[in-house]
Amino acid sequence: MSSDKADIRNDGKSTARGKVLERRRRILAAIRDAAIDEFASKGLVGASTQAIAQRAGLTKPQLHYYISSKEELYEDILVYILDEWKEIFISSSAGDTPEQIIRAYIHKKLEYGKRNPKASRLFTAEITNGAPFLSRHLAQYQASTQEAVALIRSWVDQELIRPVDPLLFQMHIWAVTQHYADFEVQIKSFMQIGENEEFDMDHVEEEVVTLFLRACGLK
Amino acid sequence: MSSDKADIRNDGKSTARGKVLERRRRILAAIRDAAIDEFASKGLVGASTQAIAQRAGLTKPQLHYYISSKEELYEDILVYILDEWKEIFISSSAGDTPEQIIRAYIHKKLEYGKRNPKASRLFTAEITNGAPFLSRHLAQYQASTQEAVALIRSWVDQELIRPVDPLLFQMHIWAVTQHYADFEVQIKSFMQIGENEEFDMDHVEEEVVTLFLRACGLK
DNA sequence: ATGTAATCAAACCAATCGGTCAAACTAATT
DNA sequence: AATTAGTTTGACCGATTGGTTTGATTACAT
Repeated sequence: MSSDKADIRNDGKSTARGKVLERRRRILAAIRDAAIDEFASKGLVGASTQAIAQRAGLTKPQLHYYISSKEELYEDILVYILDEWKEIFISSSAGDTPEQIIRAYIHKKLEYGKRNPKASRLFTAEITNGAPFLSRHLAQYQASTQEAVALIRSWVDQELIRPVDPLLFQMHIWAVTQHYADFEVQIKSFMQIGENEEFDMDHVEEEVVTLFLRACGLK
Repeated sequence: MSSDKADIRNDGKSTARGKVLERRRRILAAIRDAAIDEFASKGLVGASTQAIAQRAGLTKPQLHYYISSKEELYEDILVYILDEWKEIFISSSAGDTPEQIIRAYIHKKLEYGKRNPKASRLFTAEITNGAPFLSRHLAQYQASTQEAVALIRSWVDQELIRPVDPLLFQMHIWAVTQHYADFEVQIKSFMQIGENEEFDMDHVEEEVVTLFLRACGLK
């Protein structure tokens, strides 16, 4: 595996140095992917560095050459996920009308959960455990949240939508969309869908959109 | 501790036998409570029988005298929680009108989450991990689910509410209410509420009720 | 070719894990 | 008082954990 010598863009440094850095970058990415898998399915305590190393195609001492400790790797990954999420918030850049913005938010959130179920569940696990590692970083969240709150409040003030509690409204969308990423097993059980079948995500999205549009009088 | 000799209802057996059984019952309950705490905060793999024993006021060999293995204890607890939940489903016994029934369901679900946050999170953790231990028991769920689906569908057919997908509608209520039990940390961060402050649960309940009543045209 | 710095792996460490066992202890029955 | 059944304990087991060490190996610049 990985014996292909893909050509590497020279990033200003010498080609040799570039190769070294590129290699290091790839290894760190492999470690991150492996760790997300392992942490998501076993939890922080249950995950073993041995298993993470193996998944990443490394030996244990080799892994510890690149990371300093299991806890630090765990926290790094959580922050990495949190960073990705800051771009999915309700924001006026997603369209002009409240309906467009709400539709876009729901779509982006469902899309992320579908594409990154492991990361999604890892985040949920950390939060339900009281966010012992993430609590320090959650403050970053608040900026995006407050922005969204202000936006929704302005809709209410302009009477573009029926009155809702902006914070809770946003949180409820978050809850429902997150649910589809985290509770796949329960959902399939509810829907009586087999292990390898998929449920109709387009229908789900339309139903979720309808729920929240009706809730603010847009449908 | 526990040196109080509480009088025990004679359950048909001799008083001595009754005391022995009562004692055993108390110990098993203590183990269950301790295990819910430990499993909820550390997960199945992370939890140690040592710690469970200590929380229950027992030694480790003493704990193993009452239970057979960690895994079995874990599964027993999950089934115990699942049993409690089967009574919280949407059901026509909760009132006459759709509005009354929906209000009652939301109220019961929020109430349970508030009173049993640990159990609630333990269930969520198991489900997000793919329900390796609970999947066999999830079938019991389906009966209650199908009952609720039939009820909601009848509302739609009678044109008592606007058309909704009965299964998804029910699941969305589940998702939002469950969210308040599981994501307390995130919610408090969103709301900028301190560690020991509480958020206004009455306001939350009213907002959740409004969300779903509007969604089916009842408000 | 040679020296140097980065990278790797076998063996190893103390600590903890779930679980067991035989011996001791307690309490009800005879 | 003697017997018995039920309960508790300290010591212990093999397995696994996160992490280290030491010495070999590699890749690069000169």
